[in-house]
Amino acid sequence: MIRDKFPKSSIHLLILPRTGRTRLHPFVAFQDGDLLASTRAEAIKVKGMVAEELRRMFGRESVTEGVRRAAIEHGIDDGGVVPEGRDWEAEVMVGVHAGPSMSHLHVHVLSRDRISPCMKHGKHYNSFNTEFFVGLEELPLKEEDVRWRKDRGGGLREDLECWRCGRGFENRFAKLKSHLDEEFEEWKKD
Amino acid sequence: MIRDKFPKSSIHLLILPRTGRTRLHPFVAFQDGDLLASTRAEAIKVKGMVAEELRRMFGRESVTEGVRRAAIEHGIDDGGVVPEGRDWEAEVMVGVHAGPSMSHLHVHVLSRDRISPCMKHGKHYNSFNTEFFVGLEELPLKEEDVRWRKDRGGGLREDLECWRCGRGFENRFAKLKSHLDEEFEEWKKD
DNA sequence: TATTCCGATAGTGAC
DNA sequence: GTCACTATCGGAATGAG
Repeated sequence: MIRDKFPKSSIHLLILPRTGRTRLHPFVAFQDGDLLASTRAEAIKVKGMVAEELRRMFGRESVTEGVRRAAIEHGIDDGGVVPEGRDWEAEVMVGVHAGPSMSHLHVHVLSRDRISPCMKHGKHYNSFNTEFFVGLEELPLKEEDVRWRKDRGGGLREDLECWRCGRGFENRFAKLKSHLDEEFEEWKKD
Repeated sequence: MIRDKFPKSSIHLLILPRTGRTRLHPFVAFQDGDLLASTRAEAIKVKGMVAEELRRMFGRESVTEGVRRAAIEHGIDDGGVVPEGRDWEAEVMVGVHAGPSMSHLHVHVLSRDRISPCMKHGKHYNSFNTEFFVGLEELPLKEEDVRWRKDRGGGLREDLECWRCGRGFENRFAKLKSHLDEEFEEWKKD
């Protein structure tokens, strides 16, 4: 597991599965059930780490975390049940690109926020927010799945759409970018 | 006569004819024979001024001027004939645009060099180096002249071509620009 | 669908 | 094709082992 050198979210890691066949397309490589199983096991761990890191980074601003923290700090007795706090794992994505450029097989593990100075154009954004991004849990792809044919990157030119509120931005990346800054502030408060 | 606020050559003046009908397209305005005649008279004067200014600015670098200057300074007697020196008027263009943007009727008077920090893109260049530029001496246009229909600026997208050596630059304005710098040095030596 | 640099292209708003 | 500003789009070079 390494940090992505050009992160596209506030947390963005890569899992590099230990296998001799790292140059295969991920859809193909993960047809190997053993590799898929071991990578999923690793992904569960990494996802947990990322969730904890998100809690550490943003928990103080989260309303849901605040309820939990208040229960702990003030010893509020609600039948002995301490609220769960925010489900940070739900904010973490794990998956591969339909047309990865790097030669080495890799799985992305990243938060949903898309806040990073390296998120510089629409293709960056769409590569994690369209069908170009395929969750590890969706592999292996069925033979007839259309995403086998997405490796030419056509979908990366789709209109931009905010992952949180669904608002459309056509091709106006700069506008999306500043909108994401606003959404980020709200997202942290969830 | 005023200086063009955004000159596209090392000398670039505008003649603003005194007429009540300054909002007409120049092709139409100069169908008025009197206006055309008086503007041509003015243009002859301005062209002469520009030529003298070019001589002052660049004459010292001109080989042709050098021959004349040598004859004068050294009193070389060539049958009493002093060489003419360079024909700077031949380096001055006088004309209008087929699709002018300014509302006020104006005639451009400028040197051929196209050397100016205000010459910033291909349309600037082509507006003086394609059929989009119509010499004052070509007016009035005959009824069937195709340039009546050039006022939509289509020709401004033509491939760029060096006015001096004819070399083509497709749409690579930056390349043309640095080439013009080189041509400028040679042109001054003529 | 690696980044980065440069430059061409496109829309806007102002004057 | 007025300018100036911003941003989008497009090609070319890049470089580790």
